[in-house]
Amino acid sequence: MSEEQKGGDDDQIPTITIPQDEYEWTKYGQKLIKGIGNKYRSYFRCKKKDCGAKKKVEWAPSNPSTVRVLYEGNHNHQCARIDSDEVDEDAMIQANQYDLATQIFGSRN
DNA sequence: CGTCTTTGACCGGCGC
DNA sequence: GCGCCGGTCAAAGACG
Repeated sequence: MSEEQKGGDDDQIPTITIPQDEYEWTKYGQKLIKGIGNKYRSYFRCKKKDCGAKKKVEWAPSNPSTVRVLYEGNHNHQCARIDSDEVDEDAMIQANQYDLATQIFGSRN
């Protein structure tokens, strides 16, 4: 029931909804990995130049709602807080662990 | 105009 | 030795 997921004739994978975090990411690749049950894996990299942090997102073609986010490396700068306030930095600052996100996020459409 | 995103192709490493 | 997979880069197109 999403604007993209129009129950029509295409069963392709539209722009999957990815849970945003406090950092900025740039998608630099997407591949279908069958080594893990035929899943889609997206590769994100920190926008910052001195930031060697990387992010990998994988989801099942049939379960675009179940997105597995893998954070790799650590940021060299402070969080790029995309929102305004909120967000417990104490618990979010740790960008070095894999997180299992299961929420829909209407990103850019 | 600038910026960002997407896709394809290429390469390296590893396994058998 | 060869094949396969994963991972990254580049370019083009589209949009604000």
